[in-house]
Amino acid sequence: MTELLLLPPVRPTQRRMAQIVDAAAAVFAQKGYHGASTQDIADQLGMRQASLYYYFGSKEEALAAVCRIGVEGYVARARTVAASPISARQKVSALIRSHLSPMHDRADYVRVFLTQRQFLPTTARRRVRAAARAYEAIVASVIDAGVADRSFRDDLDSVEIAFTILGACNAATAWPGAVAALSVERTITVIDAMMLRALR
Amino acid sequence: MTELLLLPPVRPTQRRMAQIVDAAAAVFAQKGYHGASTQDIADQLGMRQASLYYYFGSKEEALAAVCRIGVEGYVARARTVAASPISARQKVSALIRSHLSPMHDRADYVRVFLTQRQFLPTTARRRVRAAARAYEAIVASVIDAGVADRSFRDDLDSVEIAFTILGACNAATAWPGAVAALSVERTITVIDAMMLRALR
DNA sequence: GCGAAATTCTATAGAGTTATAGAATAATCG
DNA sequence: CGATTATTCTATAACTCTATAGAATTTCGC
Repeated sequence: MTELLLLPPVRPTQRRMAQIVDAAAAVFAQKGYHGASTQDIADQLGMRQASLYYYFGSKEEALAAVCRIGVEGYVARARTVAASPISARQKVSALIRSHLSPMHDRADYVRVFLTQRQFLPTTARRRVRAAARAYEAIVASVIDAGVADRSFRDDLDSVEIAFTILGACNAATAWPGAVAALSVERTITVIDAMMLRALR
Repeated sequence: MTELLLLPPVRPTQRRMAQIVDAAAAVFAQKGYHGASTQDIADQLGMRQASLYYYFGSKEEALAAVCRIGVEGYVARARTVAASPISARQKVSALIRSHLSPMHDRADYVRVFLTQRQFLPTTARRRVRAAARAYEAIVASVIDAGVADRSFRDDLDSVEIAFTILGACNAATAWPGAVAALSVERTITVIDAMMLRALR
């Protein structure tokens, strides 16, 4: 237990804020942004609807907070993988794992990001789109490198390949029971096995 | 032009109904079911919001109509493919094509079905889920047959393979510019090439 | 324990939404 | 043409939703 004392202190406000965002993520994931009311989020927390506005200036801000957490780390992890001294094949495996791992502990956040980000206010949406493009470009560049060194087939466009791999991963986030601890690992295994062979 | 006279007559009412459903599909695809108002649909048609209720008893009915068109034919086509006297490999190709072809002329309907069917009223939702299960089972059975005759690898679960293939296809329906006539054919080519190799 | 700050509450304004009722207009058919 | 039917319109009831204002309560440092 003592090692917990070494962690940076989490202030009560932050903890409560995290609970609020967590409830928003769960409700948005379940009902969609427009299908969910602030009342629904409050119900989940056992608090009054208006009290949420102590934490957020608007419902859109809550969506932005959920999406931020849902997407955070993806580009950075992809960059790290792309820059690491491993084979193209291993990079694709690492990218698939890095893409699906957050489903372990942030399934609702990821799902909301994937399906509701279109409802973000304009500037946030633009930022998110830019990040998505950068992310896709990193994956495509890994494919390109694999094509260049003859690890991968060269008869398909690398961007389309990247889209197909990421699409398969994203679709898997909606599989029934995809959250269950073992399922995520299993999903990674299946997609990895299929995509590596598809690239040959 | 004379051959048009041989087509079954489309009554004006049916034609207008089709326009209404078309507008609903476009608006639901763009804004999501809950994000779209009946006013949005009416605007698209240049008519008054209340006039829509001459065609539908409720907004949910309009969603049901869109989803019905979005999903219609899938199970039947899959059954036909599965029963046809071709190799398992060719069946997978045919299934991918049959799955993505409707994007040519019914992109909005398909997208609404894929992303908004969760908002259908209970009974319609149940029916749809049953159809989806049947559809997945058909695809999985084709995979199984291919495994049995050694066309396909046997180290992965056929249901998970089916999910991955269908997931990649469904994700492709959201690709930017996926509607453009040539893009659908191109998408089919890419996914077909990758999945057939993934199954080896 | 006490005062200040943090948090939640009650109450409600104001806007938007679905759906209904019945009138008005347009199309169709003998 | 005139009557019947089909279609759209105006007007509005009833409801839900977001967000604000300010009071009440809880928490916390001292």
